[in-house]
Formats: sequence, C-alpha cells, structure tokens
Amino acid sequence: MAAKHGRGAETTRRILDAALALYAREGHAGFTVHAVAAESGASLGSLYHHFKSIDGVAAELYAECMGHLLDELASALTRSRTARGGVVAFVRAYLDFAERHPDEARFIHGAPHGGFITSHAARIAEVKAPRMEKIVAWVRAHVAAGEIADIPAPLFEMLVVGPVAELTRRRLAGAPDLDLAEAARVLPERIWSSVRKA
Amino acid sequence: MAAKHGRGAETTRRILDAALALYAREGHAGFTVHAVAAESGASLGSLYHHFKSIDGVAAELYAECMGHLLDELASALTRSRTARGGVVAFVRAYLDFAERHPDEARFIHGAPHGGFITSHAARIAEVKAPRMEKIVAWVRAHVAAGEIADIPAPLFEMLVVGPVAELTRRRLAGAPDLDLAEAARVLPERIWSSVRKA
DNA sequence: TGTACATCAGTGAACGCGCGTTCACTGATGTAC
DNA sequence: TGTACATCAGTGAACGCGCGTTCACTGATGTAC
Repeated sequence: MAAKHGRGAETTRRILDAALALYAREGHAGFTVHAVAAESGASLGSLYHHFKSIDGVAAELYAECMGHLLDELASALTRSRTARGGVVAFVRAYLDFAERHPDEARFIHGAPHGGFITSHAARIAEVKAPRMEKIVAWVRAHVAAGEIADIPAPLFEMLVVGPVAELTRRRLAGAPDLDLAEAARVLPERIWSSVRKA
Repeated sequence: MAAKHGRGAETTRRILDAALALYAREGHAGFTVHAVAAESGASLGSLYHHFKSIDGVAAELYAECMGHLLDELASALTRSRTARGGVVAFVRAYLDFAERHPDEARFIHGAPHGGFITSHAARIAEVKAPRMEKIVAWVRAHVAAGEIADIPAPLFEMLVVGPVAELTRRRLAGAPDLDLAEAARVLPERIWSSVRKA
C-alpha cells in the first residue's frame, strides 16, 4: 500500500487526497467507497486494485496523517534543549498542526471509531512506533535529569496531549468559542506546570 | 421522549438499556435499529412508536449518560470547599465514573461521531446546560477568590477534563497499559498544578 | 529495432446484503356518561 | 356498573436504497531475445 514508486503511485495519491477532502466535507457518513472513488476520479476497480478495501484506504490515510503529526511533535521536542522549552514547543506544535492542517486533524481525531484501527493495527504501529520511540527517549532523558516529574510515561502523555487533543476535538465538532491563538498563549505554560518536577 | 410516567415508560427503559449494552458489546457497527429492537425484546414498530428514529434512541441515551456523568462531577465539585479539594475530587469522580460505568463512558466518548449530536442538539443542551451552569459557577467563585488562575473557562475545562477524557478514550479503545488506580493517585494533583493561581 | 509475452493499472456493470423506515393492523388501557 | 369510544402501545412483514465488494474484461507499460 502507498507505493513509493511505480506507475500507480499517482492514482494512490489522488485517492488518499480525495478521501481526506471528502471526510472533511461530508464527515463520517459521506465516507463511502463509491464517494471516494468518484471524488478521486478513479474507478471502483482501480481503488480496489490499490487498496484491499475501504478500511484499507482509511487505515493508510490515518497512518499518513498520524505520521505527519508525530513528525512535527517529535521535531519540536528534539529541537529543544530544556525540558520546559520542549514541552512548550510540543504543545504549540500540536495546536499549530490543528490550525494548519485542519482536515488531517479532523481525520485523526474523528475516524478511529470505524473499526479499521484494530483491523490494520500492524500498519499503523509501523508508522507510530519509530516516532513514539524518539519522543519517549527525549522524555526519559529529561526525567533522568530531574527536570520532569517521575510519573509513568502514559500518564505524562495524557497530561500533555489530553488538553490539546480535547480542544482540537471540540473545535472540530463545531464549538466555535475556542480561540486557538489564546490557547497557544495560555496552555503551553499551564501544561508545563503539570509535568515539571516538584 | 423518555417518558417519566405513563404506560410505555418500561418499554422505553428497556430499549435504552438494550442500546447501551449492545453498543458496549458490538461497538458502533452493531448499533442498528434491528439489533437494538431485538436486544430489548421490543418490536421495530414499538421502538419507532417511542423514538422517532435510531438517532433519537442514540441522542436520548447520550443525554442520559452525559447527565449522569455531569451530576457526579458537579456534586464532587460542590461538596468541596477549597479550590484544590474541588479540582482533585472532580478528577477522581471522572475516573471513578469511567471505572464504575464503563459502558456509559464508552458511549459518551465513542458515540458522538454519528451525526445525532447535531441533529438533536437541543435535547442534549437541555440536559447539559443546567449542570454545566453549576460547574461554571463554582469555578468562577474560586477564580474570584484568587485560588484558581484567571484563564478563559473553556481552557480551564480543557486542562481539567482533557487528560482524563483522553485516558478514558484510550482505555476504551483497548489500550490495557493504563492503570486507573495509578492515574487516580497521580493525575488529580498534577492537574491541580496546571490550574492553580501562580 | 521488432516481436511476443507477462505483468500492472484501470474500467464499470452487477451482486447480495442489511440498513432505516413505513404502514395497516391488533390489543390494551383510559375516559364519558 | 356497563357500554361506547378514543387514545396509546405494540406487532412484524415489506419497502427501497445505498453500501462494500467482485469480476470479466481492456488497455498500458515493462521485459526477453
């Protein structure tokens, strides 16, 4: 899937782009094989030639978007020397991603309730694992240095990702009273307060 | 909907209970009118007599679960005198709810991606609004007293609800490496740190 | 360079299935006098 | 209390529709000699 070279690469690309645009425009209910094929200009048969099923399209698109987000988060982190700088940059990068790529953010936060995430778990893990490893290594180093509180890694993740993920979800669900600029001003320092040592 | 008295109250109750159990067991994909009717023992016609559509069932169930959760959260808050005690109790109440009522928590966090939440927004607001009002009033009072940071109410909500909502979502999505007991020990104080004044 | 063959890419009509919803109906409960 | 009527509760076969998927096929590109 997602052939990097070869003749069908362009078609594959068009299908994934169309799927993302369609999800953004029509939501979960409009995300059907027929609609994705029509939107992309490919035929049904062509879509099934490159992807094994509609869930395959969704899984590949999810892996792509998640990879994109995690790349930005990991690089925000590793660019920073101090723990505080890293956490602040991480939170900003998340909010920035939601603003610059709202369609991808919407797909990441909304799509998993179709069952593809369990049926294509291997493909998704393949994309997530190496990025998560980088992030976890950075956090561990700063825990060891005594800058970040020594709490279980998953709980650290909840504290940092939770507020921004919730914010993103609500915005995408249509709550308009949430100002991203203000969030970017307030949240990073607040979240840092929740994970700093002592 | 959800007649409080009258002859059909019992049937209505059975349908909602069946819908919740079915969602917990089969997930989004199994949540169909036919399946809900069969699970509840009611006929299709009877279901349509009491609810106008399958979305109507989902919306009523959502309103019920959300009301239940917000009741527990609001009472945790208002039982507490100090800001710190309130926030800590709030977080514990959320985690407690997820543990004691996993089916309701799963429905609250998973179901909204069906479109019923916009089509039945009025009914849902009717349940949420008075509870949210209590919560907001409590927070405002403690902001005025200088105990809680003076940040916009929605951002306060993200900081407090975000981590526990994210945790709940991941657990329900099948991540087993998340220990609720440990979360209840670590998160409340950490979250308090993120919203306290100075 | 030309010919023969194999593989890859793409087509779109057709399929069966299960979904949400309707409807003509029967039975049970409540109301009037 | 008995009778007539109205409303509410419940039944389940039947409907049309759109979904995901298949398949026999054509055309384009790559490979061998």
